[in-house]
Amino acid sequence: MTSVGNERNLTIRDVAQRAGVSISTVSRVINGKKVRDELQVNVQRVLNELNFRPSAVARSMVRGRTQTVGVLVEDISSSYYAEMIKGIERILERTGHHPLFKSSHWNLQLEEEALQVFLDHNVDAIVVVGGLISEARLQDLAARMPLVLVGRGGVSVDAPTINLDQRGGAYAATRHLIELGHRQIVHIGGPTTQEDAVARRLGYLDAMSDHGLEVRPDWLCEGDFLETSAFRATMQLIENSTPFTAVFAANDQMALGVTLALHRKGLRVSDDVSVVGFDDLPVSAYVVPPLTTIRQPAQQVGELAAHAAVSLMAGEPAQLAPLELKLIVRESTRALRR
Amino acid sequence: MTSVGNERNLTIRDVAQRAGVSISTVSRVINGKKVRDELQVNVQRVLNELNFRPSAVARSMVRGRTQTVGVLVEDISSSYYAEMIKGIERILERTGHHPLFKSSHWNLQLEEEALQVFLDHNVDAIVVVGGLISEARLQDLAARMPLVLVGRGGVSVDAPTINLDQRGGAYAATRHLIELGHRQIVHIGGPTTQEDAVARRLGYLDAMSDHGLEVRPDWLCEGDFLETSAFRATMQLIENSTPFTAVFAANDQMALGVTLALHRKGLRVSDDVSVVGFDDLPVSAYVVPPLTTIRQPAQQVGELAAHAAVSLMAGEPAQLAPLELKLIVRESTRALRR
DNA sequence: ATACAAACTGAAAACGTTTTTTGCAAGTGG
DNA sequence: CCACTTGCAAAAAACGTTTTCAGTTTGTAT
Repeated sequence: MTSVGNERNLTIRDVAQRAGVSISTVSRVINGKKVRDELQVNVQRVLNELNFRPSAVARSMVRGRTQTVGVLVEDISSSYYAEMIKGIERILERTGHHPLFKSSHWNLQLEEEALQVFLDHNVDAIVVVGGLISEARLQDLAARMPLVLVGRGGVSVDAPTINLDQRGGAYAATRHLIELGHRQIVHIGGPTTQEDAVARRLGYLDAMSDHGLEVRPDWLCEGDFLETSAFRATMQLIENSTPFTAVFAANDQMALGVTLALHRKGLRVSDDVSVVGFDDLPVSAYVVPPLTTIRQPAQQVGELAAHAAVSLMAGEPAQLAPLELKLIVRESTRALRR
Repeated sequence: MTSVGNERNLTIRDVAQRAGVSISTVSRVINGKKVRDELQVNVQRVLNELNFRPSAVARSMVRGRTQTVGVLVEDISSSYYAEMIKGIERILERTGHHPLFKSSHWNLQLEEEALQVFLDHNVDAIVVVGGLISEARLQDLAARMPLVLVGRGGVSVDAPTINLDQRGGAYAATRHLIELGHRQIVHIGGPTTQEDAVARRLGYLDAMSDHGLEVRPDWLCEGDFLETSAFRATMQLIENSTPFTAVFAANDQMALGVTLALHRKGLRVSDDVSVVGFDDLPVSAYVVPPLTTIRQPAQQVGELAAHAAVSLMAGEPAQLAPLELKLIVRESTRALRR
């Protein structure tokens, strides 16, 4: 039985000795460069026997590249980012790169530290998803190494940027409700510090005003993208007897909060109040009733970002296929009964 | 305005030159070792001016340690693992270690490759969560470096292992239903290749037999831990007119699938059929009706695993506080009306 | 056979640190 | 005043590779 893995920190030198050649030759065999056939097979045999694997660290040292890509997101464990990460994993796996994930938890300092870690570890490229890092800092970074930006709509940084039309998506969500006959539509938004959240609110306002609908101030609520905040906001709304027949929540998690609040107050989703979310989390198709929402192709975003990073690392320009948001109509919305 | 980050691949040598000292002295200052005060401040000044940060790669090379921990899970983007990862992140962040996450997607070969990557990159410790890797291989690994196992109930490997009593949890879930008066209880299990899935099924069977209840063969369904499989199974059950008043699903995702199927068939959860899940995902408290489930303290598991890894790296024995599963009663279960 | 190119191998340098060793100056005890 | 520590900084070795450079062998054409 051959034990798997390098026995105990073998080096290329051990291999060389055992094969009776120089370390250069071993290196060449490992890297598939031309070597006399006889030596080639001999060294290869020893390589297999010892189950030798060259140290990635030493390699990185001399090559100046590490085959790693730093990926900075707000929160690895949040469904939306998790989906994106899946896409990134899938692509990088193929190209032999290794993603290094860090969460910044909506905290600028943590974000900066994570970037520093990436730099210290000499990653070959960085993918920044959202976040609070300043434009100047990003520009600085982009000038020095491959950088891909995701969901940073406004910035004018010299780096490939992947953006989805959040405002348009929100517009479509709101219009859907309007077309169903709703006039009294509440919007529960995300934190105004987040770009996406404000874009979605703008989309909501656009749609309302385009259709000649007045927006009552108390229809504009601010949440934090988590269920509880939307739950509370909705409870308030009902307790204040604010009139509304539909809710557009800025993400699916908050839409769930809304749904639960309605349930608690004895109202039924879609029969009494229509609800639209945003994101299309994997779970959204399975809640009761299945949630009408705007699908963000999170995995594809991740794949696209990874592809862009790979291109950049290869010295090629990144080409970005445009990605679309799409309204997914399920059962949480229905025509207003009158 | 000082630009952030190393200008362009500065080395310790540049610092030394600019400060008029040897590189050894710079190294000592960086590492906080004793140096004449005058030099210390001088070097420190240059260090700040240049915004110098030593190369982690070079450091790893010579120190033989990388400050990284390999973490192998089935699927980063699956809620349960994502929660665990959050716990791991939190702890390792404090100790200055960096987690390197890999997903194996329930595939032995990918799993082996991920381990190989960890080894190649010379991680200081490895955390293996679940998975199919053979016991022998794990033992091999444990002998060579700090290894922490999570959710590998059966193995007798010389490494700290964190396990939750899956069988007991399933027993509690089932007993809860029985105590509510249910007699006809369906179990939708996970894939039998997974340890946790079989343990949960055993717990269900234990509880049934302990209470003198016969289990009809068609009450034992096998799913794949995803919503759809449970949805299909439940639809089948109803279409076959299999009698049941309650369902114990082996995880929350499948419980959602069950719920949706019931909804589709015009049955209402808790009024007509009680449903219990397993995991207590963040979302489970917010679905309608909120799901009764067995809480797995995923974040705590992650924290515990990380702590264990840190101890091991420090050469100390890991101490494992036992973690408990807990029945969380919400609104998806209620006493059988008769 | 001889000169020269081609093909390949081994020695050595390099990557950027930390750590060990060496060297020097100042301090201390007799 | 000498021998001997002590304290500290510089020089050098080491980490495990890849790559450059020089040297050796082999082959080929004259």
